[in-house]
Amino acid sequence: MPELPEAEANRRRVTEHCLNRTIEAVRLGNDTTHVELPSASEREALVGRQFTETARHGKYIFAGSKTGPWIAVHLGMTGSLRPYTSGDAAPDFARITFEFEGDTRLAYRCPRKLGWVRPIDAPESFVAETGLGPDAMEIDRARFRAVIGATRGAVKSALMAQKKLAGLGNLWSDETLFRAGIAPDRTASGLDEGQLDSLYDEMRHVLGTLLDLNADYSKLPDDWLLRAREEGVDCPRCGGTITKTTVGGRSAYHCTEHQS
DNA sequence: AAGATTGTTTTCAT
DNA sequence: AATGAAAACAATCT
Repeated sequence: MPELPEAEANRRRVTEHCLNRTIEAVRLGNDTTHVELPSASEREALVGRQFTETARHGKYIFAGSKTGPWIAVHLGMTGSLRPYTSGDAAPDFARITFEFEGDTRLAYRCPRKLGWVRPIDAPESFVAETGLGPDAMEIDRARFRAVIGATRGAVKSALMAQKKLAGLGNLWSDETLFRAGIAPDRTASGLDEGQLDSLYDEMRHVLGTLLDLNADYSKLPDDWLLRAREEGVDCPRCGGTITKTTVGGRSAYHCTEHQS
């Protein structure tokens, strides 16, 4: 699930339940294979401290404080951050769990183990070192035009390149192109200014809608591509047909009628 | 039961 | 040199 809106929904949960509470323990799950986790000393450094703020850049989530250590979380394909209370059953697939004063706990779940948790100095330096592009909801129109318009490859690949633009993945890049009427395999540098502007506007609409819904897919309108993400299905917006192709090594869905 | 799956990183090629 | 495409990674679901 996790692209920008889903990451933001996870961040909001942490903000709501886990801030300004003293961390009493940091526990590792049984299976931590291929998941980077803080070392024992790094976990110990968190005990007795509090998270006082959270942040997010693209798909990356951060929790920390002005003076203390920060943690960065990437959800991979199937990860989630789940606050719960000690009376509840512990979530399955928990790789690391933070226990706060009172009965609040926070589990980092990752069934398919493609995500990670890592201690970092600060969000800003992490973003810089990783080379992430501007957050998709923060980038301004001129910068978006310049970044995407300069890419020689497929426009879908450009939208998903985190070092150009941070936050879009497979689902919402397809949805953005669907609304903008542009085929996913179009060369990005071949788009005119009107098309780049349309992409920018539709990206903001797609992400903004999902942020408003807290990434609850069940509340999305019926005319979204997500509802018709299947080869051969009728296009929910025009009478055309949805087709599945591969762009940049990933499955891409688009309408052959109104996207070109 | 083979094949696809929202993620990134590394490697290879142009 | 840099950019872009392809493969690898894990486990679950259809």
